Amino acid sequence: MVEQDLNHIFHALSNPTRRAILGRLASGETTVGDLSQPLPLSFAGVSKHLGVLERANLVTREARGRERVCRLNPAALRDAQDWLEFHTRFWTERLDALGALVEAGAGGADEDESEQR
Amino acid sequence: MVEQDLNHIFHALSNPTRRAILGRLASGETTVGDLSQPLPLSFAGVSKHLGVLERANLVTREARGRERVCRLNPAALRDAQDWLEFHTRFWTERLDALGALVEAGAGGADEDESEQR
DNA sequence: ACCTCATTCAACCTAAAGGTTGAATGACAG
DNA sequence: CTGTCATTCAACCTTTAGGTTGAATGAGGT
Repeated sequence: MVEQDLNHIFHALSNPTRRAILGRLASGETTVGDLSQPLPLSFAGVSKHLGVLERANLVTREARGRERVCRLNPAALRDAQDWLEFHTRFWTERLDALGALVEAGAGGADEDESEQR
Repeated sequence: MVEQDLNHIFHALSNPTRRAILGRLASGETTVGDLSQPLPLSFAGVSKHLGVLERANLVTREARGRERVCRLNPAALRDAQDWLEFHTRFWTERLDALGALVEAGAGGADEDESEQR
């Protein structure tokens, strides 16, 4: 998994229509037509969104007769989740540590402002 | 936390420069100048990226003299993480259940293909 | 063969992203 | 109060997003 993948995954997730599609697909595979029925978009518009989701590897489309069956691929989602989990943890540790330092060392004064810049 | 927020957060995360900025900020607050120094971008470009991160509430900028100090706000990241965690869990359950059904019921045959459409 | 249905492709449009420059602002040093 | 430094703002440019339409493709039904 590389940077590019995260670009695509997060980009795909940044659109509410696409998140709705993902939500819909979570309860089972569907065709493009079924998918676009409740959406206020043209058929082709939905197809484009699916293209984005497919590029991000979040969804796969497979031909079945004249229909295309879309289904979720949770692996990519997990990649994004891993990135986030790592960073939230990392950040929280850092910020907690800073907070602790300030509380312990400063006691109301600001001797922690001794940054050279 | 609403849909719009997720749009902004995921959009902010979809860019590698912005992710780099976040990574940098995880090890402590910095000024815009310090931040843009290692980046192959103009100063104003970095400022714009910070605007995006700020809109997503991932970062705050505070004036200190003529500098601006940027620091992380982990809360927003957590929002994104929550969304992802919920969905990965949800999807995995769904897909595992489907998989189990297929394995249990089908045994190599495809009596699970009895979908009416 | 022919018509229909599901989907995509191609062309187009408008708006937003991501970048650049150069001027404007505003704090600080002399 | 003037010059300099850190940052933003405004204007611009090019590429991508997100949407539309209408034609093309390709499987199925008759």
